[in-house]
Amino acid sequence: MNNSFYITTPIYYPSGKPHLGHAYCTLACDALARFNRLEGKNVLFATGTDEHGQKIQQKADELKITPQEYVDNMRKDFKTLTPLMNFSNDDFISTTEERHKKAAQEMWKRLEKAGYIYKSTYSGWYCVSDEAYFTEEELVDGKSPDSGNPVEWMEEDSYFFKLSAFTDKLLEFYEQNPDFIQPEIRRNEIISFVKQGLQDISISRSKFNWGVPVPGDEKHVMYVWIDALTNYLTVAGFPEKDITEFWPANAHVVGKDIARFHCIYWPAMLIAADIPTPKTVFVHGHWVAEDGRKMSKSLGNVIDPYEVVEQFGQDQLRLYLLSAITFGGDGSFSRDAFIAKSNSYLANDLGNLFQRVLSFAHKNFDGKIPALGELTDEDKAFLANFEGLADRVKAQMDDYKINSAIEEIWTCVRAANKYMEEQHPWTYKKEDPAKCGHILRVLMESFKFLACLTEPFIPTGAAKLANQLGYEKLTLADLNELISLQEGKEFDKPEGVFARIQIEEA
RNA sequence: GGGCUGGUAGCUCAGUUGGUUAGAGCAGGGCACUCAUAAUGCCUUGGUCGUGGGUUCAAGUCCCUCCCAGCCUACCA
Repeated sequence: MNNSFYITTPIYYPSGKPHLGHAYCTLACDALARFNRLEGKNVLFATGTDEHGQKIQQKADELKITPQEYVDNMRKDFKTLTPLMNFSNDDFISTTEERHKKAAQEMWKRLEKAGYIYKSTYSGWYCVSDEAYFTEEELVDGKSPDSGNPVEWMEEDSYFFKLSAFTDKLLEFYEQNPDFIQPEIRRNEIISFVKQGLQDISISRSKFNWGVPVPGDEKHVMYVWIDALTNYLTVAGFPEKDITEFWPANAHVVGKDIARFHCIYWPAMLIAADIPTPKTVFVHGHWVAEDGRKMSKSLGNVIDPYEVVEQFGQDQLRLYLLSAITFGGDGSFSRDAFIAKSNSYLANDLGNLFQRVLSFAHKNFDGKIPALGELTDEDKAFLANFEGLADRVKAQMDDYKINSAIEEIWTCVRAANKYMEEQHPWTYKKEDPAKCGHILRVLMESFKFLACLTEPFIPTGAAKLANQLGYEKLTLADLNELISLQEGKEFDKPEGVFARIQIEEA
């Protein structure tokens, strides 16, 4: 079996600053990528920017700079998401890179050779001010539905991809690969859409030139589809290298707004080019504001990830986004719920657990890991929670149930607090220090499971927790031995890892 | 118009192929404890499972009606 795992975010269109939606999508991929690394897999996790197109060219023109200068600048903003959120992406692809131009052109050639590309004319009602085409049905009183400005019938030479040839092939493909589109609701939507029959899509433009040139016809540049979607192959090494190490990708994680392109166009193109299809396109939902409305500047209800991280912390934001909603569904960002979750899960449950045990042990056992006595039935029952934890978390993660995975872990966090309470080691501090130490030691052994398995979700804090136990870095392999700490080994005096968020400010 | 989701305790949600007194977290109330970040543990309040029918020995869990919310219905990622 292949021991690699390849996961991607969409490549983001850098016509504005990155926002919560970008951060969220990459975050979900990051958690999945990190978990697979813990398993010891060879992971490739990629994100990037989609830098071609008329809009970019137009923005650059307005600023009187070249499109390349414009995207070079905008790309920097998107790259700041990685340190902000502590993302672990292995690659950051830009469509203006040379390696990508080669890949996109190779993709084009293969489609052309296979007979799925033809030249014709693209026509429709074009609104000059909107720079967009509309269909007959979309027009309002014969004018642009967006701006109300007049439209004119335009025709332009364009290359087309024979998507229409794939209606039945795709339906069969979905049938044979039930996990290709997740979750179920998106799968249903896509299938019912395809059942209506597919039309060919226009894949080149000649009105602007900021794009990958069409092989053999320099008057045309590729329109978004082939250019953008092929990025996933570029990262895997196409067409230069043997791509089989990471291709087919395990998952493309995308927002529901771009589900169709990934669930229909992309597999059709791959089938046409005789390239294996990715295993899964996972479609996630969107975050709306607390009032249930879309976040927008004019409503003033935008949640800015940069501000949240600065004010409350990176792990806090990560945990909230990953655990507050079912992965795949929509969510509303509630400030109160965010604070409640951060305090309850991080400060009270997990952070305080480590602090109460480790500071107690440090103070009373000379800063050394205390000795373990005979395991009692209670000890065994307690530790049994942790023995199967990695498998339970894995089962949820493999099924893209990120929030359920987190719940599995917190069930054990609560069990540890409960064990501490029931064993009340403080009562043995004087009369029976060995028993006191034994109890703390049992807890410390359980901690390595927690420090390890929380890492995909709250990497910064989890690393600190691991350090407190004396580990540089933990992987699932470190969890094979239930008892593995070294008696007598010194450990640092612990410091609180997750601070409580005070609720004074209104 | 057609299609897809969902409507379960104050809040956010779990509820496998229908089967004992419907669960969790948070919030609320009471108690306990002191190792800890006024943290933790225990107990507890709270639900006619959207509506009205039906199938069944048995339905939150299947079928039908209706109400409510959201989403999809192509080339502006």
